[in-house]
Amino acid sequence: MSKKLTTREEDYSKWYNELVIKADLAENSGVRGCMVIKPYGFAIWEKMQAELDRMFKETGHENAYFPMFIPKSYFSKEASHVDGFAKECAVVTHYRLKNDENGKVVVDENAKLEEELIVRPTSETIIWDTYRKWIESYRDLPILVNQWANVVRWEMRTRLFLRTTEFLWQEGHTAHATKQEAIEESKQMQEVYAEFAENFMAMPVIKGSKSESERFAGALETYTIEALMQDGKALQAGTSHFLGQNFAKAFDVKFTSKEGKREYVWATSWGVSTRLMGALVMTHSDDKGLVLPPNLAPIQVVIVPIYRNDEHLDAISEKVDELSKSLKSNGVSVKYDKRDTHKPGWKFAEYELKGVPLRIAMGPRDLENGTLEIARRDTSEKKTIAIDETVDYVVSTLKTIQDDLFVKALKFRNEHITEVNSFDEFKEVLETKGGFVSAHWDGSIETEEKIKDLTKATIRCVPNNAEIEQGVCVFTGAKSEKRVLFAKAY
RNA sequence: CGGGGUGUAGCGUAGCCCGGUUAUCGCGCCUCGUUUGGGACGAGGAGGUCGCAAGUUCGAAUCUUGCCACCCCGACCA
Repeated sequence: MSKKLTTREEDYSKWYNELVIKADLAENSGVRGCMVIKPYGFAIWEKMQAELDRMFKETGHENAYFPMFIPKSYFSKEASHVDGFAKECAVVTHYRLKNDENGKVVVDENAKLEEELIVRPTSETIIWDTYRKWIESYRDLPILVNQWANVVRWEMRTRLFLRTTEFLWQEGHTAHATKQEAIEESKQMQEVYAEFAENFMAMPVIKGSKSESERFAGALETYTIEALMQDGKALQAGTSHFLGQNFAKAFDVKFTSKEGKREYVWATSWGVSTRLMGALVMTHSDDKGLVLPPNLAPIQVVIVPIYRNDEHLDAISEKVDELSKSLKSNGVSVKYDKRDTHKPGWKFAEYELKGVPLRIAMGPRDLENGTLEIARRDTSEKKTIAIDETVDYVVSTLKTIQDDLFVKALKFRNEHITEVNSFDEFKEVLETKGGFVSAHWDGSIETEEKIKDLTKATIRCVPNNAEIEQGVCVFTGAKSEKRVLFAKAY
């Protein structure tokens, strides 16, 4: 039983509050849409980082770090890129403050920068300016670099997790000698993201390509993974761009080929952000709070003692310490919560809110019987098992939960992909059922735009696995060979 | 930047139309006691520039004006 989510932030607060709070910077500054990630929330991000980082390295990438400040002039070099980001940039104009005659802190007008600095909304420009200096020969290629960083985009409207003014992400920027190699790299990273989403987040995604109007500013092709939230809205969960030679030309990055010719480098960029945490929450959580997949849960098993006096507690703790040790040696993260400031019932509710996959309770009754009670967060199923079976049970059940969460989300997702063949049907499905609508489209930006105006639905992607099928555009009746996926999106 | 709305304790709120004791209630917090297998109960207690400023008035959370901030809907976007 999962709660029907809406678009209103307050409806998410029950889940989000465990992970994140809105930064209260607004008092005088007008800064909005920043978030403080709490330790428990950040622990999830760290787990995501660790897995992604491992996958990046397995595919041959290395990490590096580039400056947060980008000189304004860099932005004028790639026209479509600046069009895409110019309206949402934070600009640094001064480098010093001073006290005025009233003792108030003000900007020192004498400390004005010659050239303004842009707080990176993404790092293509500064990275390509650097790559120019790194690349001379085909022997210097490919460059396969990733950066973990924060970026700032001054969006007109923000939404916690999904679109905050500042957010954490990783951005990969690669340089290649051939077009083919760059395309393969961007497709490969789409696969990496999809694998991560499905295997670790237990979140099914559709792999596809963006339509021209949804493409990244400066890209020739944008590969995306699209997920579906429980409220029937789609969420772009990760993107990988084939940038062609646009940035190489803009930043004059050339190499000498084997044949001795000077050629422009081929580029890709790809990224996922803290938005994934929002996706994780909105995919699995229910009325009782978060539901975290075991592979990303900071605490996989919580143990709650039930006791009337110190003797009980000592006896329980002795058993628990032993159990924790063997769980940990099997790679399970365990928390033993023996605080006496909260009652067991309170703790049960607390860890359900936090989405801990398994909860063990051990009380006097169990001490006598050599048992314990174990409860699954995702199904609420409770069982009494023998203490010496526990490690096996936990290890196998964590796997089961991980799989079950994926299967459940996949079922929901698949039930919310609806094929339609008329525009009436199209509107009807969007309004009543939500989810993805699979429909023929004539391939024109105008049609896409009109459909968006009429229904608020956008083309999420042209699925990679879309079959060739003769049909007519659901809106204009013009010929079409492929169905594309439309949805209302975040 | 357009259209709507809101601002009272850490959080959520009543009171405002129709000005009048010490600003209401719940959660949370502190103390003591009884409790502890699903968010305990009782008693006591702390906590407030009623968004800010000016005005009207004997008297303003309440009326007037100005300002500020935030939220929702739209345009923009990962």
